[in-house]
Amino acid sequence: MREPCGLRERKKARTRDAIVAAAIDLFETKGYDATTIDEIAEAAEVSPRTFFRYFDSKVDVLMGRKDEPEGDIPARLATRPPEEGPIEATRQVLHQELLSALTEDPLFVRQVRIMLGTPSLLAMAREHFHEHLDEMAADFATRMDVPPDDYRAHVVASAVSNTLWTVVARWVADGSDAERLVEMLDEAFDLLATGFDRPAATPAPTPTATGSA
Amino acid sequence: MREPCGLRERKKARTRDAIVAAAIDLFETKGYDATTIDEIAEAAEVSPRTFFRYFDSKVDVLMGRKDEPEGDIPARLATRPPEEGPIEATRQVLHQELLSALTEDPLFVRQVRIMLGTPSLLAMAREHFHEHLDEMAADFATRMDVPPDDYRAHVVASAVSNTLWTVVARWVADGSDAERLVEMLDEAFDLLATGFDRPAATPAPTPTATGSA
DNA sequence: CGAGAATCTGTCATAGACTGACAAAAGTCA
DNA sequence: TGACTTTTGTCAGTCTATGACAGATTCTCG
Repeated sequence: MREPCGLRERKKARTRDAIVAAAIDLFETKGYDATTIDEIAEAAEVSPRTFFRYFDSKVDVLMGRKDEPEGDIPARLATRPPEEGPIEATRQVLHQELLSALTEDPLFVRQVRIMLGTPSLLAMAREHFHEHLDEMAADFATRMDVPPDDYRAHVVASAVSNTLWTVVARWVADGSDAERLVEMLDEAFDLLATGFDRPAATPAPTPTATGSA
Repeated sequence: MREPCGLRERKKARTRDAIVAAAIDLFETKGYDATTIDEIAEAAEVSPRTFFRYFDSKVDVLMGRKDEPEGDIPARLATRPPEEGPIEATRQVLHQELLSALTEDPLFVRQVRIMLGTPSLLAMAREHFHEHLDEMAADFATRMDVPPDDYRAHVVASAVSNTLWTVVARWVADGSDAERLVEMLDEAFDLLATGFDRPAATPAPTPTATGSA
């Protein structure tokens, strides 16, 4: 599958890699905002116009990678037994192999680190994680026994997606190891599964203390 | 409170209002992306340079309003009894008066409608709802009995914030009335409070397949 | 009222992101 | 080698956004 047969193909792949490498390097040394496309192009030894033939925009160098593991989540969800709740199914999918793929990707952590250090990128990063929200919501709807397009399925899907991003962001910021990521994700998903208001949830506000912890 | 004493103040307010009105009108008629700042400036009868003296960017005309009700949430949370769980406390805050303020603002629905129709704005809209996340998380941490900066408090806060946005977006898209918004929000918050992996109502957390490896 | 300070505005010039058009260069194939 | 396709660079242009300067307006105080 990774067989760029012709000379042309190989050259294209090399150019693309050169642009990404040059961009990430520059982003890390002088910051994302302070890095211009002209500089990236010069460092990659292509013309600025060529940059836009490979990427639609500057953020695409960071977030436009097609090989990212999160994209598989909806497809993998379909393989889980329908009796599993949305949270448990997602947890199992992540455990299967996505988490390891994430932590083993050497570029991933560098990307997230750049995003965390660039306010203007945070919104887009979050949205990036939300890309397959509709597919996830469709899967969740059946697990929750609600109509296919019910807004509650969307609520759950966006909460799950958001949790994933929040946890990963914190994990990268902390610089913890792979085991810790699994641990944090499990704890967070436990919260999602069992609810945020441990004692209450009753219409009559019976403020039982938080003592259940 | 709304006393623009000096002539200068009033003129500034008028200019600002003119820019917002012209922008919203243009966004609705020809779309956000297709509307240039030059056009907004011309319609508002100011120079393009002046536009940037009132707003930092084009999106600021839509999302940079300082009088938006959501900003009060963290402050209002502080007034809720600490025994209330994060979800119940937020629900009460919203019920108090924020929801009515939201539905009664004539510009709000138009703004959200423009955002929903402009993909490039969706990410920013979401982020806009996330603006006071850290404050919310700090409040939630005490209610959850975890350290002040625990990532789990952030997970809950972002889930709540995200739920609010998801529900409001769906509500605007559906064109429902104010009662329906309260109803949807209550249902969604019930989900958050009791957990996502509960098919019907299982108070005792019976970990279905949590026999994880 | 009038002078001076502070503020607001328009014009000009500029940087950076991004796009279309066209021609030169390189790869492909007969 | 020569026709054909793809990739690339150059050029010109639009749009967003910002800094600098000068003129006009408003405010303040004597």
